[in-house]
Amino acid sequence: MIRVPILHQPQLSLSREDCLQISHPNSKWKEKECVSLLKKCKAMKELKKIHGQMLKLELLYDSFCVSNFLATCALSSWGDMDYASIVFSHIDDPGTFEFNTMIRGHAKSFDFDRALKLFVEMLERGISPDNFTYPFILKACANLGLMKLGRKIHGQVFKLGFHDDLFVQNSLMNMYGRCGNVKDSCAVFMGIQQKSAASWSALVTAHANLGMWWECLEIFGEMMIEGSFKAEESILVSLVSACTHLGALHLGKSAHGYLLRNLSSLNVIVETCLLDMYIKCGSIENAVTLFNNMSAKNLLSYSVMISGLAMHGSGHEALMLFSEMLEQGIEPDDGVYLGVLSACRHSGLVEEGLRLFEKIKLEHRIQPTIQHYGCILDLLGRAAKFDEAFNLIEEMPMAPNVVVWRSLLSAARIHFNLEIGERVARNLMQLGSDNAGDYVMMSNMYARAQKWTDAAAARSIVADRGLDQAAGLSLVEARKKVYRFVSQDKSHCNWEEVYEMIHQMEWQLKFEGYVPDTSEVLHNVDEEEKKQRLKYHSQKLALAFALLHTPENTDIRIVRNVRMCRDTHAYTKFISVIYNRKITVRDRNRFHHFNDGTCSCKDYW
DNA sequence: TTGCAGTCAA
Repeated sequence: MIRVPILHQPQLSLSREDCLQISHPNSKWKEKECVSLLKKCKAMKELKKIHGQMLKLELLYDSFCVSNFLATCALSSWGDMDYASIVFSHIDDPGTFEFNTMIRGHAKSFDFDRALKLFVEMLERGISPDNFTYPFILKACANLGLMKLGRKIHGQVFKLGFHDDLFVQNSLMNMYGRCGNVKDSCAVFMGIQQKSAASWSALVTAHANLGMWWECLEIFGEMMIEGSFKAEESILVSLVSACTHLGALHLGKSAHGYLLRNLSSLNVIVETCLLDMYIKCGSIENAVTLFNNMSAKNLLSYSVMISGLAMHGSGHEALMLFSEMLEQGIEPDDGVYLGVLSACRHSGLVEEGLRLFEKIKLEHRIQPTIQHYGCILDLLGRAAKFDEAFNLIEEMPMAPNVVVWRSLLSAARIHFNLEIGERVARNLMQLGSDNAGDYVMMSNMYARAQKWTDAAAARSIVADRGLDQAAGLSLVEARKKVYRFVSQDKSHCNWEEVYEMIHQMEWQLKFEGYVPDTSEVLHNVDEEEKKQRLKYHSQKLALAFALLHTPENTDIRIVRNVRMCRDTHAYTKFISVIYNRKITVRDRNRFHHFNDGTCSCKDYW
């Protein structure tokens, strides 16, 4: 980096005594003048002029003026840390304030290493840190992920008696939280006497970082019960984000209303966050309305909207929006192309997908990532174009991963192509997939082709390696609250009522011709036991609960953490007819809109 | 004369 030379540097070698001798008798007046000039300063150019004037007015050894100068130079948005560093190096006897200023300046410009080095220098020179020093240092630790050091500093904070300072406590919470240590973050939180909005915010962020969305909502609820806080923008954005992950549409809507009532205008980030919430909570209509009314749209807003339309199966609309984005002169990146390709993928637009894939490389000179290849391979597999798919794998600049093979395995299953399935399976096994679902899929394929030995072999891999299917979780919103269900769940206070509902549903389903499909149940148990496990599947419990606790004729929205299995997919189709409800299920990959016995995914997912 | 959290996708 280019170092800005200090003005009239040779003159700085004047000794302190020289300066004191020539010092103006009315120095207090000059100090005031100098500080007021610094306050008005708006650019480095002006600041350098002031530096020159300070020299003329013999203020370069006035510690008050120099400290103010340093703070302006290091902390202003237009400031210059290199210039500040030179000024700092000329201070004979820097104290806590000067060190704090420099550490803060470095932390502000994301140079956390230098911030920490300066802290070490401070300690070596015997200058005591104060309660202002620690927040910056802890911020540096948080950003560098240095929890061990952070913990040491926590000890130092205790020794020096700053552990009661609210800012230090919040910074400690944030440090632990950012380092993924929720437990210690909570421990600090519990010890805070007078919690501030930032304390709550740090607690939410700590949980959000680990994807503990459910806990985020609970914390927000507790914060509201304490009552002394007005929810502010940043914490509401975290709340909206938690709603997005949990599919809590009503709560998300309330947050949107709250934001509109309490802020004069919403910025692009907040609006994009809300946009994502509406999309992921299944309300594409609300998302479209919000998007059309956004005051400003950036690459990310378009990107979110395009992949949103893709997830909901509106491929053509997504591509139209992409053209609009290009017309607006917004340069696409690899992320937005991922949305565009997944739009083709979810809607089966093979030709369009291949054309756009070429465009990425040629027109925009973007190097496709493995995810882009994954989209195209899925698209080809779905269209049973297996030769093209294998050719593309050959051409890929990177080795295919399990995700790529898995999508082809799924395609082989759909087209009942055992030869392709076996070929893909060999590759998956070679990569040592630890996904139980892969082996179930393989085993089912072998079983279908009556290759019993191979079918058993695939299953025994699961047992030998101790793999298990991810614990299925279903979330459903009713009565403005989110309810969570796991398989065989009896943790809810009115679980008996839900189980009773399941019996009723089952009876009607049988009448309509539903037969449980146990082929994707992994457990090594007999058929009856498998049926029993399917019966109280988390999604079925959530459906029963929603049917009981939401008004008739309203839509039901469910969020899943794993891909939907075939049995629940068929089950939900039947339920949509029998109870005349529109049911939206968000699984790991996409949305399924069930209505009148059919699903928007057209049974490919 | 100084401080904490601070946001949107795969």
